[in-house]
Amino acid sequence: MNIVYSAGLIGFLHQRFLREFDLTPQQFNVLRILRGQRGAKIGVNDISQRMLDPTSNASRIVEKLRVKQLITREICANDRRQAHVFITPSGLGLLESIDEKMRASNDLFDALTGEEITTMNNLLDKMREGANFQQLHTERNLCKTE
Amino acid sequence: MNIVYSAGLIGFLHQRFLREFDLTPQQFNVLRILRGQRGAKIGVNDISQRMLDPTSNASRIVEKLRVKQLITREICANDRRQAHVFITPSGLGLLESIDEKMRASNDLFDALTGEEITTMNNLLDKMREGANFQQLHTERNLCKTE
DNA sequence: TCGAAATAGATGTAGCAACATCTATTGTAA
DNA sequence: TTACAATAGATGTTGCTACATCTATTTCGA
Repeated sequence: MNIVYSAGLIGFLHQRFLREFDLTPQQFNVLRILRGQRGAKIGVNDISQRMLDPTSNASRIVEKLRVKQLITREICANDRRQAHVFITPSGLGLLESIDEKMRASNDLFDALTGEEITTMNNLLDKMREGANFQQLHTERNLCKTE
Repeated sequence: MNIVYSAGLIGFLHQRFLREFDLTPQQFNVLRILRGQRGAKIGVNDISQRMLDPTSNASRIVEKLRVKQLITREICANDRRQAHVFITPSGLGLLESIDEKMRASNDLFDALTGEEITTMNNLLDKMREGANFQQLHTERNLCKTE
């Protein structure tokens, strides 16, 4: 249970942290996925499958970000079902300022030494890799943003 | 970011796991807080302050659990503002079957050795203790359920 | 005693997440 | 070609969360 509560705490702090930037964690996630594309085209479904919950609605998140002009969305000419999504300079700028604020204030990790953080990262990686993700309907690319 | 995404994954799996029991993570949290009381009386506000987001609405969660007959709720005779909340045998039974299912299937931790789990727990404790919780409006009892 | 402050909890509201379903377009085989 | 399946994404719906505000009761000081 310890890890579940810690996870809840981290998620809560993350959400509060992002509020200042008017982003939900999911919107932030999508923005980071798009930045990770480095200009390569990606469709809404591809985004969806890289998110935590692949059954969630990426298209509404994309629309929210588009209204904020953080991304653009272009109907693909070859296949008019598809829509390619790209991050805008404005979106990249927002991510950059978020990164900056994060570096300035990782409250949570001040308590840990660099070595401990490395250890934690390794354990988390091992845990995720070993986890049974059948229930997620996706085997790869989970949470990968770049 | 690794820990943020891991936290998201854990929260997601936790929520999916609890769905089978028709509980949200917050409802589960409240139930566990009540079990931890071992019969001692506790008010709605006390419950609220032990939850992750103390500004959240414990009273609605309590009401949901009451309708499911997992808890009872009595207006305090001495101070009619207060309502004391207790877990019912039915609620205890539900928690017990959840515990059982959890023991049977900790998918996430199968990948880690016992020693690694201990290490992770220690690191998480250290992290939480050192974290800056001013923003949480509460200093103690965070996430403590028993 | 009486009225303001404090306290306990309930409720109003907005937005988001999760799930299912729907439409539009494309692929494919008879 | 023409149905039918498959795919990409949009939308309907429900419930929960987060935040603010509201009511009821009690406390406390003038």
